[in-house]
Amino acid sequence: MKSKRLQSAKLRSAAFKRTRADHQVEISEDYVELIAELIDEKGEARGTDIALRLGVANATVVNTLKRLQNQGLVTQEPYRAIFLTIDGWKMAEDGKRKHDIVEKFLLAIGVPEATARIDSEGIEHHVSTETLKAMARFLIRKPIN
Amino acid sequence: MKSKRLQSAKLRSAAFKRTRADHQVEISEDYVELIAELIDEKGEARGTDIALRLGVANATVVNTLKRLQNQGLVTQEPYRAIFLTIDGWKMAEDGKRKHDIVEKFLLAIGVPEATARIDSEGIEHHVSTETLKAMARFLIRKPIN
DNA sequence: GAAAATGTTTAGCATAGACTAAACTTTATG
DNA sequence: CATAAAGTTTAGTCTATGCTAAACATTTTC
Repeated sequence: MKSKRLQSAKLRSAAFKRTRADHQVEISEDYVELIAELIDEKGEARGTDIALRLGVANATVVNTLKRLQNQGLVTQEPYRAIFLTIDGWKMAEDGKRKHDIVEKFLLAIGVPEATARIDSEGIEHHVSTETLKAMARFLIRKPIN
Repeated sequence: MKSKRLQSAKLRSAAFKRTRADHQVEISEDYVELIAELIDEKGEARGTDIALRLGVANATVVNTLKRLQNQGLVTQEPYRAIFLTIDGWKMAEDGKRKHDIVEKFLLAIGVPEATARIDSEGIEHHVSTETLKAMARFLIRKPIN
């Protein structure tokens, strides 16, 4: 019991650090996934659409896109549409894959559809590869449809 | 298919807003849970211990505790130990309950112990009551030990 | 093709969380 | 009990994200 406590204490610091650092990664992932969706749906991603869908101001989108550009996830020219780099596409696809597995998994264990969609958005960013694998295994054994 | 897309677009804005707002709530919950643990373990919670376990500077703890005090979650006197208010205890217990269910659930679907502990820290803050219920139901049907 | 509408960017500001360094208070030790 | 060690707080700074208002660019419309 005591050793588990100590171990838990050690892990907590790491987990908390991850919480803080992950927040930016989460936002990057959300933006990149949305940009990929917009390109899919409309053929291009514009700042206004991002602002609209994310419920933030245009200026915020401009700021965040600058960061994403510095991180090598998107490319853009002034007053032009936004494109994803190879890395950006990778991140978007990875996110979508995670998202799909988590959402299907939640549905499979009996979470209502609307809730599954909302919760999977939040959980998506916090599941490790191992947990994702476990969820995928579960889905194979007990497929949803 | 298209209606699902539209629905998803509408939900996204809400989910994203939640992501931003939740980040502060997450930190509050992490602090409050840790304070409860420290009181349990050592009889009292001191700033240094919080800083140490969370891996942040003392000054950060002071700042955050001010916010928690304004939110009515903790009480403190200068140079004295930190106490939780009724609301603080409620939040701590709620968090622990969530955490336990999520962790046990991850173990039950085959996630390795260390990973379950880490992932449950992250996921804990993003599961709705409904998802938690679904996890609890699953555990009842298929208990861990 | 000029004026209006739409979209994008810049500028300036606010808040939260983090940090270091220095000051101050409490506790422990010789 | 005075001084050293440990713990706590304050002050000042940084970065990230958000906002509004205003300037600027592009597109549409008449």
